[in-house]
Amino acid sequence: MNVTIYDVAKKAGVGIGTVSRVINNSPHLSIKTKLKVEKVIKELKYQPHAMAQSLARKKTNTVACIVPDFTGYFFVEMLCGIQRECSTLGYDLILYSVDEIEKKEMFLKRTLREKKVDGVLFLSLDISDKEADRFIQADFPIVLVDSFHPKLDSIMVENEEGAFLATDHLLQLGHRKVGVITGHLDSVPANVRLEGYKRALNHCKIQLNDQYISISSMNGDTEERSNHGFNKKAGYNAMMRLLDKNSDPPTAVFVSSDIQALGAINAVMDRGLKVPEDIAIVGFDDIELAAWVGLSTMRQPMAEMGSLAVSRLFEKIQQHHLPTMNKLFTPKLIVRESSGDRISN
Amino acid sequence: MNVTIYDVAKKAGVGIGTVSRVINNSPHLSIKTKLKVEKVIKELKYQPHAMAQSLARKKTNTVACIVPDFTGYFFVEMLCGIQRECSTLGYDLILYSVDEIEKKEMFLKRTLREKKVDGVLFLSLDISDKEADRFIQADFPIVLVDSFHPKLDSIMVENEEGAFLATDHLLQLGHRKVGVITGHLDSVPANVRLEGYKRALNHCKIQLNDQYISISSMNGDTEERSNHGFNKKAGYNAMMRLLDKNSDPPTAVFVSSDIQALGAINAVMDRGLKVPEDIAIVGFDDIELAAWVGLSTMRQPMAEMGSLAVSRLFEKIQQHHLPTMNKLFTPKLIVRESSGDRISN
DNA sequence: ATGAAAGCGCTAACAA
DNA sequence: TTGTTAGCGCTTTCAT
Repeated sequence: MNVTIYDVAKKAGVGIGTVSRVINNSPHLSIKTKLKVEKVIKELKYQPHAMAQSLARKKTNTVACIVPDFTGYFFVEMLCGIQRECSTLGYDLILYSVDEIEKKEMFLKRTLREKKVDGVLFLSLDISDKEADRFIQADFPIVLVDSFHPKLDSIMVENEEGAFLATDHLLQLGHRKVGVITGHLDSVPANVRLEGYKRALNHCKIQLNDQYISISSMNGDTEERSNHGFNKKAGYNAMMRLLDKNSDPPTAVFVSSDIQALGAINAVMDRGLKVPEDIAIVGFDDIELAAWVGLSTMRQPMAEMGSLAVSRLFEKIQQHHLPTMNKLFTPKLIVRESSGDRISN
Repeated sequence: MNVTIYDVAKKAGVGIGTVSRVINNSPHLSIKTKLKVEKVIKELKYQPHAMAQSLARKKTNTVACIVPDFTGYFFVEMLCGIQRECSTLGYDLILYSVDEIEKKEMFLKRTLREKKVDGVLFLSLDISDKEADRFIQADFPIVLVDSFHPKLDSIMVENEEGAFLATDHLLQLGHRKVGVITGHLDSVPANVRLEGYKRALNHCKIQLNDQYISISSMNGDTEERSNHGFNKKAGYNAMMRLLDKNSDPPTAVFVSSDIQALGAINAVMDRGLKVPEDIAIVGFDDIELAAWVGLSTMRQPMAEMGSLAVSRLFEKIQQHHLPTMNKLFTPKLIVRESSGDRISN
């Protein structure tokens, strides 16, 4: 079969322990044998068997990243940061995509017990107390990104403040009829961004109008329900509802994710209206597409969040029992065409 | 520590062999013991240790996917198909991103010998004869996507024909001064697409003009050189050269990837010109962004190619020594605004 | 049908 | 400094 540590040991005339020490850069080695063994390793093109190493070391050098439906550009950009950091830290990255919510728990359970990875990154997925406790009890490294649990490490943006700033931007432009589109309220960010919207209106002493609040439907098809309603189709339909069910529709809408905003823009155009003249729009995330379509939005440093998540996970793998950390990034308003620079009516 | 097969065996009052048989659905088992063991497994929340299984079975249930710089939307869409198919086949997906070309060989070598995965997907990366031979000799499953090697399985689109059709589309619109932008010529697709362009001109009896051929510079910075010049910056600069170095610049350009086309469009705009009025553009790939910016392009069924690659890899893992397969998809012309529906000058 | 035992290829503790 | 050996947790003969 394949060349093993025994082959190397035999050919080099040493014990397998010595070969192992060479592989692992053990300090206590005579330079002479070290060189000798290294030579044989080269000759035989020996490479340690990863699985055998993992089993013996109880360490896999691999981390898992669980994402909901990784079609989303939001995740792609985050994955860039994650991938890069994994690479520099010498970790392999296993990607799990959870299309059906039911699978989420299954993934978590497997990850936890199967011992295939040293740690888990959990993107934009809510974790129940029960699940969180399992990780804590097992002392298994996990860090949440764009999600939160009091007992676990997490990295996110200030969603409430971001939503506030986005809405406020619209208000500052003179809009008084400002609507909001957000994802399913069982998603923390969707919820919190809605709160930010409300606070902004409040701050300007504008009466809240329920008709101007459009939440992604949970009754749509699989596509529309995917990703807590943070998808194009949900955005489209949410905007349609805003437009059709109001005799006096909003002149501006804060959409709580860029991807929904793209759908919303399509809806506006399909109704023969214009962005920003008829409806001004501000999104959230600043995915790459946003720049292309001129979407004003709140920028999240996605790649940075991703790489921070990995390095934090790395720390936790190295030394367990760190105090739980909750890192918050502040989103930044990026003004483009979609919000308009003045109010038109 | 964790609950092992021994714990289950002891509690169930059977041998570990029996537990193993239960786990693996062995046929020769009395229904009675099977039930008994399964009950204990549930009680103890036992889950087989993935690494130990891999080691014993000589099978990891994991495949690797090596991509060049996975920032690209092209890869993202392909990865969607790959991820989905892996999921249905029960495989885990390890993602390697090769930012520096030198790393490519290292990855291949490691993958091959480390035995961490059962097979490899190789996206848009050329493989040398030497490397290919290694895989063949080791009888290690590999399939290339958007790349080709005579001795290995591969999945790609008809690049030459696609480029021909794209260029021909421009020609049909009446353009006579048609340029081309392509990636580094050491990349097979870049090369072949250039050939398609030439054939189209030939077919219309149009004299080839070297000034109208703009190949991504290999002297740029890291970003511009990344991904064989199939990136935005390279496209931008290539278009700039076309515009600035010709006293009589082309009125239409076939850009051999959408991502370059986006850069090219930016360049056109930065020169105060318009697409398609001044310069008509057709891209290649049909990444999601293309629809948003109204880019005419040749559609590659990326997700489909990805999922086919995985299922083929799966076949090869199951039964080795299959005859090498080379699947070709035909790209399809998608007409949007960027090509213009008539010539303006 | 089932238990015992020999690996799978490596690491790490223990001797020497 | 180095060799030996006992695991790591499982699969898979080989008996029974």
